[in-house]
Amino acid sequence: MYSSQLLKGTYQTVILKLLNENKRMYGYEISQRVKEESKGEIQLPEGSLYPILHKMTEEGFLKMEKVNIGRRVRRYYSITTAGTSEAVVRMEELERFMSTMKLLMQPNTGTA
Amino acid sequence: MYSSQLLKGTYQTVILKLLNENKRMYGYEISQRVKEESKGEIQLPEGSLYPILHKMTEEGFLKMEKVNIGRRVRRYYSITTAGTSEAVVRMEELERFMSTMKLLMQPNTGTA
DNA sequence: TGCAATATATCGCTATGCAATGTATTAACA
DNA sequence: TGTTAATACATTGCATAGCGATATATTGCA
Repeated sequence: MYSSQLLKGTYQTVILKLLNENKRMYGYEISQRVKEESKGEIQLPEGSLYPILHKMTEEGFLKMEKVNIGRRVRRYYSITTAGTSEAVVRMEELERFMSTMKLLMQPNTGTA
Repeated sequence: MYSSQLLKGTYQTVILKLLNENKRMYGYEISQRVKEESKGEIQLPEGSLYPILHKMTEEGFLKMEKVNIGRRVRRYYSITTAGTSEAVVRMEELERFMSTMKLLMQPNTGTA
């Protein structure tokens, strides 16, 4: 796991990306997928995950529907039209950001 | 410029990296270098820069010396032994982080 | 029965960034 | 000479984001 400060601002992008590629997912499922796809490097804690899902739903990027699974109510999230646009913007921004950071991290002794 | 949330946690790494490669630099110089090397994409605001320099000096990663330039007192920062170790750790962490994010950002429809 | 996994939720604390604002020196230029 | 811009450092106070801790309930399995 990373010093966590690095993750800031990436969670929303990751979630939007996942929901952009999957019809619907529920919170726990998202956290498991992130863990899986990141090979255990990123574990989205509940204290972060659920507030983000609520917030992005409020903002209109996601929509939620309750589905009864046995006696349990599962909350499925899916992406909205606005969410799809946002996903694209965020992913592009993240790519650009990573290019810039790569540039900055290049060894550079005495070039100036 | 990026949504700023992405930058969180990277400033310290960037500063440590610069000071690891240069004997000494002063605040303004650092901000200009970051702007230059990032091709204008990252502009370290003073409100972020100076508090970070002070903090990292307190923590023992940097040391500061005042130098008189004409009537002006310039504050030069250089990296300590602890700072060099920290720089390595931080840079490695950033690299790992970027690999993981790259992995997560790969298109992935219906693989599962 | 009891434990682990599944599933969601919230409170309160911490870390970080940064706009705004202030001060002072130095250089350029009209 | 007066003014503007660049250089150089600093601090206050607000906003954002993450997340550990904690709580609750269901489900599956040994």
